Amino acid sequence: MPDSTNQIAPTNVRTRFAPSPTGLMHVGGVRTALFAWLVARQAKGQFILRLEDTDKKREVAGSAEHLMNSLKALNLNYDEGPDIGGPFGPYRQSDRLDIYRSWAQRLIDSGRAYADPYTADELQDFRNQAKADKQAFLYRNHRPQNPPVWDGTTPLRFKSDPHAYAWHDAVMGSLSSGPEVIDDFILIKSDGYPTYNFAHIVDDAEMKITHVIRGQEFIASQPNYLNLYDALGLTYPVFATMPHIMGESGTKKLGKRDGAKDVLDYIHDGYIPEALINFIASLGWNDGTEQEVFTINELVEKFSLARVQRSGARFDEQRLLWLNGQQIRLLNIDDLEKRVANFWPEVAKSADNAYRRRVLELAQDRLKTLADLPALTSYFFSEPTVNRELITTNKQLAKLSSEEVSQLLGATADKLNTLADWNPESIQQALNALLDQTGTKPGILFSLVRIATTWAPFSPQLNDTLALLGRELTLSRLNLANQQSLQ
RNA sequence: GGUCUCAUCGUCUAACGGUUAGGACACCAGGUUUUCAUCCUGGCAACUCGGGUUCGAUUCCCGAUGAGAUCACCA
Repeated sequence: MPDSTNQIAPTNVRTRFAPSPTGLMHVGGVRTALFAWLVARQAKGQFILRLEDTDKKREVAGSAEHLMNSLKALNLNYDEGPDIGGPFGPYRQSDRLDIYRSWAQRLIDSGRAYADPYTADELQDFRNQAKADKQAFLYRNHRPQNPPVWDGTTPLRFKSDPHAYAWHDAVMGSLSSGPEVIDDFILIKSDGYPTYNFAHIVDDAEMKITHVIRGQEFIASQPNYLNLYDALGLTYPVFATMPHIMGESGTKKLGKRDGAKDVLDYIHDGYIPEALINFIASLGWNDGTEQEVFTINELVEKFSLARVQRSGARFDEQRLLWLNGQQIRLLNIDDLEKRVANFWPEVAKSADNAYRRRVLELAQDRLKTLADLPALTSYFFSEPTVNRELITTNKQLAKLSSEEVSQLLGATADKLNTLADWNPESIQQALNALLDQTGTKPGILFSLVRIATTWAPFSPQLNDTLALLGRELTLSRLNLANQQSLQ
């Protein structure tokens, strides 16, 4: 059994992401792109984007742009691609028809390709017959004796040379198959466009791709590809097969039908690229340590195809949310400030920059997504709506009578009013003193003060919040809450 | 149905013949003389089953079961 001994150790690593523009980019596609990108960046090689738009019927307008925007939004920058060109272009398969034609001609000349003489109906009859005989359908069993000269109006088929293959896959390990899976597949369709099966091999060779990283759906076709590599006298690239990412139900390959959001949706919802990438990378990969949170650079440094999981993994949105919070906390404040530009609540847009920045510093620890910003900060910029349910449904505060609430708020206002300095330390001291003075538990007093000054379900540390809010606003809100508590 | 692949807590995973089977998310309970969705501590929770090989199997082999992929003029 031939092994993949003609597989070479690549010197200049070149990987590609080769999607077909037939829909939105979702996490499954992102992972394939990410891993190819990581392999290229780790080896200081090139990452190439190639659009496989050979099926004009299924093509969706705008999806090529969406694909490119998604990669850019995730900072998976490519070195060569349809919009930026490169030394091996064009990078759109529909612009490369002449190239496929000339490679096809080589196969015709060497007797390894022939015109398909059958009609669709005839072909269907062969299939039906095979099914009736309980046998797998193989086109090569019907290979015509004297095929007509190929004139480009009928499909061009590969004349296969079936035999068993064993090959190595960087993720899956040793793989093998028998000759029965190898068949005379179509190289060029009757519309003149090449099939994926043909075009990707031609392009990978022309573009000097060293690592073919793709989804599990291609593993069954791999022996056919090997047969074509052999017929073309090509050396094999490194193959790496990624298992699928499953939807939440865990039973199906993740797709649009599972309500899978595309990447740009996640970005719009306040997820940051670092989190998305960390999450997707760790969905089926780990470095063998107990590290969970990785920076992009750490990923580039530590990634290895050999450690990619061989079985499919489910998409767990809660883990992504957690990771997003972790990654947000890792950002320095200048960086965070740029990223939240479009997430500020309306009332914050006209606020003083320095003040807004200090609000952001406080909020950073609590953000799980950037979209949480308004809920977490709007009371810094405008008077919050009083919502007494926050008090009456609070399990600590519910026990207090309205008189007690009023007394506590009044005492707090009086105490804070006497402060000479208005800063987090002095405020904390004052509040602590107030605990002794009123004989109140921290959980009650601080909850009450927090709610009365923010009317938000959650907020940053109390003393920091009040310090930033300022004496005037703090006191006016305490007084307002006090009045309302007695109504 | 044929072919290929996979199989550890609910989920993502570590382990590469000997471990109280580790970590993380989620969940639960405490803590941080300051609330909370941050942070800290603790708890719950897994080797699909049956045969081998071995002094010893989650780990190696075989089988069963389950799951996924694929059998297009789609990629």
